[in-house]
Amino acid sequence: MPRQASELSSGIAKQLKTAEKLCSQRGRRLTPIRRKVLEILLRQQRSVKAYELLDEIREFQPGAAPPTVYRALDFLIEEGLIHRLDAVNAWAACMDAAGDPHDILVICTQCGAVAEFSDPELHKKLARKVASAGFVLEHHETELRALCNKCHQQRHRDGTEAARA
Amino acid sequence: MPRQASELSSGIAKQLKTAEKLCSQRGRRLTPIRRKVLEILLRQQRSVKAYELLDEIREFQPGAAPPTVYRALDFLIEEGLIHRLDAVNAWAACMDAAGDPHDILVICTQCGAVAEFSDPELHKKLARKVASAGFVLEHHETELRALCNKCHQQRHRDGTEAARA
DNA sequence: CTACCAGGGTAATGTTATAACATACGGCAC
DNA sequence: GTGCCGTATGTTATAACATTACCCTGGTAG
Repeated sequence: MPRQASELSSGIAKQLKTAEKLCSQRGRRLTPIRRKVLEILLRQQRSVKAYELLDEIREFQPGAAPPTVYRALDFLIEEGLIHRLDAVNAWAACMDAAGDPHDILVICTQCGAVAEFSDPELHKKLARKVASAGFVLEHHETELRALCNKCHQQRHRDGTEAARA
Repeated sequence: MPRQASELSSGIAKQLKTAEKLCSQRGRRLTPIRRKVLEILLRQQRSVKAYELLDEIREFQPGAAPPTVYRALDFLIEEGLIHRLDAVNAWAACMDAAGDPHDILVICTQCGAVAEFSDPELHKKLARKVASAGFVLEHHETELRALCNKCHQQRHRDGTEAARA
């Protein structure tokens, strides 16, 4: 276990405990594979691609194949423990699985960082907009593609460098 | 040419003409392949998958391969003539390429129907939300996954039928 | 003329996701 | 304990979506 991460690790331990409690309350099993996938996502604190996850769980479970990962991800989605990010074809832990459901997710398309929000007011505005077009919003988080400040500054630097060159 | 579609077809003819004008103004060429891909998307009036497009243009250009389609799509995106819908991995014509840029797209995840909006007010609200998380919104349409009324009603029917069974 | 370059053909490969079938394992009725 | 059942996982193959790399052609600027 990384030594500098005591605070972080205990946070993850707590989140895993919460996840286990939520599952058992619902009569569902957080098996070792499912738990491991959730743990990786909690540790990364960003969105991760399915095949990256596959590489990581193979260190723990050498026989793992694509369905191993996808089945675990499907389970975790059903339990509301992770988000599936359609906008970037990736997956991220829900950092607050026991709290209110999130309705807006902001994703850095560069580094995968994710911010989660509950904003019923804004969500309602979006739903009305959708309704005005004769549609019904899916029960699904609204995903916003963005750049985190770090990646944004980096891109700006690269841009000015490119312009100078 | 379908006989019932005279009004529609003339609309498409007009849109193609506009597209050609926009391209030539910018010194870019709307080649036959690019034009055909745009025409298919204009006709469908919904989001279409890349390999569906590939099947369709093969009737017109039997040698077409995946890069044929993707190159045409990239060109049309650069010219603002179509939208790339990350939320469903598909592509749709912009029905108003000469007008204001759209900032919100609503997509039926069932049938692919698309509605396009310009709503600077709502867009600004989203941008502020994103900024409050320390992110910068990408210059990119915000995509909202939804069901059109038709698909929504159909799903509801299916649901009640399943419940009866 | 020739050197360039945009557009496109072709093959191979990378990436994401699922189908289909086989096996393991725990709980429970008997 | 034995047999059965349901859940979870293993295994193989493939579908579906997207990109890379390389080359060829025809038009045109110098």
